[in-house]
Amino acid sequence: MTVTQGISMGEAATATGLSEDTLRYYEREGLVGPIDRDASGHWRYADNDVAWIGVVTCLRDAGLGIADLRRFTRLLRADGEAGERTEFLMGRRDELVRQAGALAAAVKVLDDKIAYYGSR
Amino acid sequence: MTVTQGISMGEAATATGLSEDTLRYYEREGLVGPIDRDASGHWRYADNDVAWIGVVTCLRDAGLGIADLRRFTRLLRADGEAGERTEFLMGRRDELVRQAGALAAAVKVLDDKIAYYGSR
DNA sequence: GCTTGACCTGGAGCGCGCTCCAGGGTGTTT
DNA sequence: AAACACCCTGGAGCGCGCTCCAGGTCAAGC
Repeated sequence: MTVTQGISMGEAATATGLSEDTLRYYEREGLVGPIDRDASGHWRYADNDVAWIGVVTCLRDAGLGIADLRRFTRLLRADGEAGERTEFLMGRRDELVRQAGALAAAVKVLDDKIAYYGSR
Repeated sequence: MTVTQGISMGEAATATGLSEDTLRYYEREGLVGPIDRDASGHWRYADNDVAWIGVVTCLRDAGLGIADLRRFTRLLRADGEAGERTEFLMGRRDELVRQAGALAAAVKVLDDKIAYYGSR
């Protein structure tokens, strides 16, 4: 019997909802920590790798770019300097809140148009 | 004296905050209604053109794509069929609300990280 | 008449975030 | 041993939303 831990590429793709190509891309780009390999060079995703990918995709869905996500990963995993980390996190947070404002404004525009056309 | 109405390209760029290239691109792509030209082929933006561009940039800032914006313009300016128009507007609205949810989730993630690191 | 400057057109180029593919290896099944 | 499924690497390609550029026109100022 083989003693492998974690899940395979295909299983990780299913678990995260990402494509295998995207998972590979994310590792190349440093968005996920270094992931274990088995004897033949295949990836083995541990539970916390999968969890981390969940965090990353959540932030990505909110519009963060690859460079931001890479920095996020570096600062939180490799334990960067605390000041830089907090500053970065708060900066991104502010940006998202700003984005939420833009979103609300757009919803209002659509609501206005809907109301305008709806009342005729 | 020349009798021109509206504002020039450069003035429109200043007024809207977009580059001249972007304004030209938006017209090519049909995101703004057809805009008047003067005798020598230069654009003359009327007040409502500028206002419309404001609406378009608002929606764009919320993440709508060019194809959506084109359709939006077509449906609202060229008076498309009412059913299609309302359906489209509501569909986009729903999507933006969904986006707002993703944004809120991401803000929560960042808040959690900030709290975690802040308390050490 | 000549320069200057704002503007025009058509088309190429770019950064992002994937996505696809060729060519090859490994490990289980039959 | 042959077939198959699964995975690997490196690199090219793609759609989007601009952005830049060459080459030219037109109106005003000197």
